[in-house]
Amino acid sequence: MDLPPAADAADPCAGRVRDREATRRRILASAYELFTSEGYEHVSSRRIAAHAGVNVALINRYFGAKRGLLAEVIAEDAAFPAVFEGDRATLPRRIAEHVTRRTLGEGTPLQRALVHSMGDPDLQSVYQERLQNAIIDPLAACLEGESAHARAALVASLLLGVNAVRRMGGAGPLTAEDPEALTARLTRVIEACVAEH
Amino acid sequence: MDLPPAADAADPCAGRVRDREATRRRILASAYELFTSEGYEHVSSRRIAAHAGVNVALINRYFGAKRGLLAEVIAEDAAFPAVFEGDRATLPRRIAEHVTRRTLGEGTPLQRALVHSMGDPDLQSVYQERLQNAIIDPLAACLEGESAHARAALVASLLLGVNAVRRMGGAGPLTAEDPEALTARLTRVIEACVAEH
DNA sequence: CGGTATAAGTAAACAGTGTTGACTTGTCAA
DNA sequence: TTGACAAGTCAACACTGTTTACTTATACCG
Repeated sequence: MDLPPAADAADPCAGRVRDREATRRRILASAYELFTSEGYEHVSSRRIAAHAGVNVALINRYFGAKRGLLAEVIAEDAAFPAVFEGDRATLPRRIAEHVTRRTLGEGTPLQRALVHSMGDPDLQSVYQERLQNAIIDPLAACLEGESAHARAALVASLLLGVNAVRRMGGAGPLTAEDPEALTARLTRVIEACVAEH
Repeated sequence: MDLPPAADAADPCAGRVRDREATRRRILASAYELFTSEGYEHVSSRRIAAHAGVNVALINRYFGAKRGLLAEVIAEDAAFPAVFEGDRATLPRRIAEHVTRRTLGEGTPLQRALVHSMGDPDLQSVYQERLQNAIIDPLAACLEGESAHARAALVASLLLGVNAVRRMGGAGPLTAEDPEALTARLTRVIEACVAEH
């Protein structure tokens, strides 16, 4: 667990050239790897720096603070899967399948990181923006009628909640059910979330 | 914000009698007040001790660790409101009203603390137990048919998610909607969660 | 080519955290 | 009155994120 640096991209040649962008990327890559595998608040700045083979102070130089590093890691991640694109009629079903896959499987590394450190007030703005851009806004764009954003936010809540419950270890009941039955139920729940009337 | 101790129950008489239980309660009361108003990880052990007019080391003596203190605070809190008791037919509506009240209002102090520090792996077991005992189990007891626990867990996810989204600042869209419309929609969503077929 | 401005990188310190072990001191029973 | 044992204290430990002043390498320009 605490093997020395082991830096992934640390070229053996001790004398590295000074390359701002390369260093930035190195830090970012290490942060991604560590945040997603162990969670934001259980990975220290110094560990990220060591893993990247870089001085601690550079994290703050390049990213302002540790929080900024997470923000960038999140921003780098691809947008929410393209479940929103496609036929409106089957949208709830597609989202439900996505959730089931996530609930039963591992989820993307980033989602793990998100739930790991959800609730940290420092990160509130980071997550808020991400939630809006990656889920609520694109989903609302798919919906017609009034209060599309409210309906989309409801779906986002469900996604987040299921993820959180799973992460908190309360997923036993959820995973116990037959996957297909769970998907079917989720589809109806999501339909209720986005229904127009 | 950082007035000195101000200890609520700190009797002026300097020489306090040594009373294990009283000291424990004092710590617990301070922890409750601070955790619920500022969140678990933003209140330090030393601050709790100072607020209680007590030595820091006593926290660990009496509660093992800071985490144990939170566990006790949570356990002390009354069970989830009695929304689960009553007519099965109106259960979804009652839950929905409860959520709306919470979403628009402040929520109980404890709920604030819960979301504040949700996701902290240290606290996983604490929250998991609480989730099971306070929401999933009692709700499942109200439901008939198969996989009652899975259906209850789904409702719990929704509750948690809505709370989390609100706490993350993404509640704008949710609160924008007419409260009554939101409650009605939530009722239908929860009905879909707990539906038997 | 040599010198220098500027940026990249470094080291050490700061104030804070949770936690621990050895210590003192009050209280109550013999 | 005197022990014993619990309650309470203190100072230290190993960490955390962050900042400051510093050194050093690079690239440009005369």
